[in-house]
Amino acid sequence: MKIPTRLSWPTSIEEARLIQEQWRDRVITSDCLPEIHWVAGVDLGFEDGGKTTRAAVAVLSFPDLKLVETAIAICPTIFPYVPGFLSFREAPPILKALRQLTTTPDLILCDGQGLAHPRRFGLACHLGTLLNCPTIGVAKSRFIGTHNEPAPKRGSWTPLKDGEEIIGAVLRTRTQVKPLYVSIGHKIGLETAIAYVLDCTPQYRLPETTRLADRLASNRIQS
DNA sequence: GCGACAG
DNA sequence: ATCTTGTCGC
Repeated sequence: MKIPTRLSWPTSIEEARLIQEQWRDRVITSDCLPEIHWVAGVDLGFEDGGKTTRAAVAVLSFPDLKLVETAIAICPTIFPYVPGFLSFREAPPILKALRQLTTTPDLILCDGQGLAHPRRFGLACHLGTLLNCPTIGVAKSRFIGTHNEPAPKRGSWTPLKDGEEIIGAVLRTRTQVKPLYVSIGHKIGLETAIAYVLDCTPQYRLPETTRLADRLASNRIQS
């Protein structure tokens, strides 16, 4: 996987917005995936009251979901959390962690939105286009859009819409449990994305990839 | 003007 | 995201 090194990173929200508007057209919203053997989950944790960012990646085999490799990167936090601009805070540490991998993931599940974003360029889209790798946005809560409640059974989903446009899916990954917000990141269609999220979520509300990365990012190694 | 707002 | 214990419900 080619991971960009010399990216010009914005220092203001205004610059960041221009980059989103300039890059949004590069997002590929249909299936353009290889055979999937390795699936990665990425997540962040913060230390020192937010001054330090800890990025973690977990690579699992697919479809058996066995842990294959992990990587962690620690860096000073460079960008504040501003709704709509999450990727400018999270992408640099994630790229640094990905650089340490020996394995090349075929698909990355991101902790946040993809197309379900005000300018259709959430974290998953940004990472996917930077890496030229298929990505899916898997968020634990709604950011934008409206939807009906999906049926209580695992696998049920309803469209997440912004006006008449379908920007994602509200997916029940566990029966009777609060659903997840799934959206296209890059090089994958929504229905395919939903199928992979379900395949990666055999037991808990969150995908195994996310759970593993989350644990590493927050420095909790056991359980 | 007011409320909402991924992590 | 993070600060934090026990507790209610399936």
